Amino acid sequence: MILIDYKSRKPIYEQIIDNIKSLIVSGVLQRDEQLPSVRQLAQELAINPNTIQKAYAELERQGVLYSLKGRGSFVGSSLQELRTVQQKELLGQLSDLSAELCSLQVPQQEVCAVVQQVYAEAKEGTAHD
Amino acid sequence: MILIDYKSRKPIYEQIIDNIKSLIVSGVLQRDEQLPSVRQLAQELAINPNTIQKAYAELERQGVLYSLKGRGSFVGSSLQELRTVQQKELLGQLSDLSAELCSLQVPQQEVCAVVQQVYAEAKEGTAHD
DNA sequence: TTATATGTATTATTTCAAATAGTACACTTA
DNA sequence: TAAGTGTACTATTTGAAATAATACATATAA
Repeated sequence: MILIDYKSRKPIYEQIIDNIKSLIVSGVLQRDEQLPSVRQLAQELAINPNTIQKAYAELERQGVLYSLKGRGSFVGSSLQELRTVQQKELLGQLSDLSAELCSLQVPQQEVCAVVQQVYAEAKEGTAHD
Repeated sequence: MILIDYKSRKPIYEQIIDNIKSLIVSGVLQRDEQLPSVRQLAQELAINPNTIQKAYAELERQGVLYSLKGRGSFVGSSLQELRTVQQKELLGQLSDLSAELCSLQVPQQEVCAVVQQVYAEAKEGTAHD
């Protein structure tokens, strides 16, 4: 469900944040659904509970989940809400990347060709769902 | 010439690497041109010479520069060579980013629209050169 | 009520990469 | 010869991340 790459430059708690967001955006976790407890997830991933707590606290700060003392932690964002946020974030990254490609003299049509190919391959892969 | 962001998550020596590559790709530094010495650049940027040495060593490993003991360090890559390498790297990033955008259900046409806008703005900015 | 689970908070310690500090040596050039 | 190069080496410092160990308030099921 959640995979940690210990060799990554990205801190573990950030990987957990990204991972949980992905699960929500992909529909695996739904609004108000309960998340694994801090201690349980820590045991599953074999990492320190404080690291999970740090990830959950940040997710709560972002409104992606909410926590009830004694009860547990729950998804606080709908698929659509979070997807919109993520989309804007990625489009911002795309804008930066496009500017770099432009300054490196990569033709616009070549950029769009890459995009098109990725989308075509994705469509190919999901054709038989 | 070279700017360091001390708040960045990216290590200083990596920022130096990226910075020098940019200077080559933008034509500021030309093939076989001499780079600032390890000690000189360290003084300019007010950082430790060992950090510069680490950046230079990595750049030499990548073939971007070459060093002659007692002489100095020099640009080892042509603008075209390095530009080609950089282009491939960025196109790889674009591929990854497109896949994410696709999985987030962002329409392909919207992606290309962003690309187009960035290119249009760049053209606008360089129209009066 | 009791026991167990939950979130939350706190302090101390460890770990590790990055950066610094200092020195030394071989080479080139003016 | 003197000053400037690259290069190598060891030691130390720094700071974020992660771990370790408790503690406390709350909720829930037995």
